Amino acid sequence: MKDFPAPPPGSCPDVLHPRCPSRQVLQHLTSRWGALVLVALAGRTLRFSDLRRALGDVSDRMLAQTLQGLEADGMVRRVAHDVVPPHVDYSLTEIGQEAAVLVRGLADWVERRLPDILGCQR
Amino acid sequence: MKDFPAPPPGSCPDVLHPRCPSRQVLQHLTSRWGALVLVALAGRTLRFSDLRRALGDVSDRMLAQTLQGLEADGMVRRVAHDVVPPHVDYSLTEIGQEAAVLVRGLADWVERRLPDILGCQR
DNA sequence: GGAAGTACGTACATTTTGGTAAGTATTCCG
DNA sequence: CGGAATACTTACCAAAATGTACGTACTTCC
Repeated sequence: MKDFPAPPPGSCPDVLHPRCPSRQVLQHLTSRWGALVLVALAGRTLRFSDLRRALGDVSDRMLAQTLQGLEADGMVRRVAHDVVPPHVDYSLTEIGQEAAVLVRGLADWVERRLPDILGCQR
Repeated sequence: MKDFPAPPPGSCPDVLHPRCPSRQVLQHLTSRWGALVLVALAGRTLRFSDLRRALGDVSDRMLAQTLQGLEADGMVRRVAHDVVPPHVDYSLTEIGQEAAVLVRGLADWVERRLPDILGCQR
């Protein structure tokens, strides 16, 4: 890997710059499960197992990992009720909702345009 | 992996359904290099090597693979001039431009909100 | 009583993604 | 003349993503 100069402090965020933190954040939001979690969580609160069922084919392990990543980025809020059996609620933060709107927008567009896209595919 | 029933023909596209083709298309658009290619190519035509430089740290191999994927999805147009040394131009199709607008929107939002996001990160 | 559900963590296996190096035919530049 | 640039491809290897299986400490339902 070529070594890129770190962006000078105070420079504008730019996803096209290899070392810009915005690139990593974008990757979290657009990661395989990250994007789907945002879509699934848009406008509602779900507990862990509901979320797993909503996504359909995600494994426990990946869902937990993805949620922790999004929580670390401040996109997802985790509320654990201290009971047995466990009960944990996941919802979007303020920022997470903003992101979710855009991701949903992309997902909606894909769904809407799917016939045309499939028609163009080679 | 659990086996999911294929979506009944005629059902609405739904990215949350594991077997829906829209999910794969979304993944192509949001893949690590796919999203960045759309951003880089938005509103302009670039040749292979310019694109590589625009992304900064992508390898020849991945860039070629990503471009072929996006071309197969009908997002990218490839125009090869038959000369030596090779000269190939890449640009977005009609559909690709629509996608790029949304991906750019997400990227722009991340760049704009980056300070807040970094401030929230744990 | 026995089975299933809950929200994970951990160890291990597999799959996917990504990088590196080399090769190509030719032109341009110093 | 020697070296760099061009747009890939292929073979090979490393790293990252993802899945599977198991364990947990209880509760609820049949």
